[in-house]
Amino acid sequence: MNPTSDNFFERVYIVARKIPYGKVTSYGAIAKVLGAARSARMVGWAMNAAHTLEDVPAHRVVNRNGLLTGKHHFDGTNLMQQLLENEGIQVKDNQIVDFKKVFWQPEMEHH
DNA sequence: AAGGTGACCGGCC
DNA sequence: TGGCCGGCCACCT
Repeated sequence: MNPTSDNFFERVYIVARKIPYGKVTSYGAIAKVLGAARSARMVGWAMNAAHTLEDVPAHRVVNRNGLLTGKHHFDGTNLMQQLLENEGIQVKDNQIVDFKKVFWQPEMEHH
């Protein structure tokens, strides 16, 4: 963790921790709710850095099409998929089945 | 110290 | 259907 990334990363983690069990969201959706719609790549980078943090469910973040684009960053070949399936989320060909139904829309922080 | 590289996305053709 | 581009920005040569 370095001083420049801390703030944004921490805000990413706050949102990510809210993703309900059995649901998923996207990098872009997190970026958007943080007011940085064009910084989805940074959300991906934040997930990468979050790997050591147990309380951030990085496996529940996929790309805009429900594709498991981050799977290679988990230990083993299929850990991300297995974690999702453990929550009742079906995955076929690296793709979330019924993506719209299990998609969780991050909410605006209002205050 | 400059340039390449992404766990991305929307627009465009 | 599929590919390319520009924007984004921290990291790594």
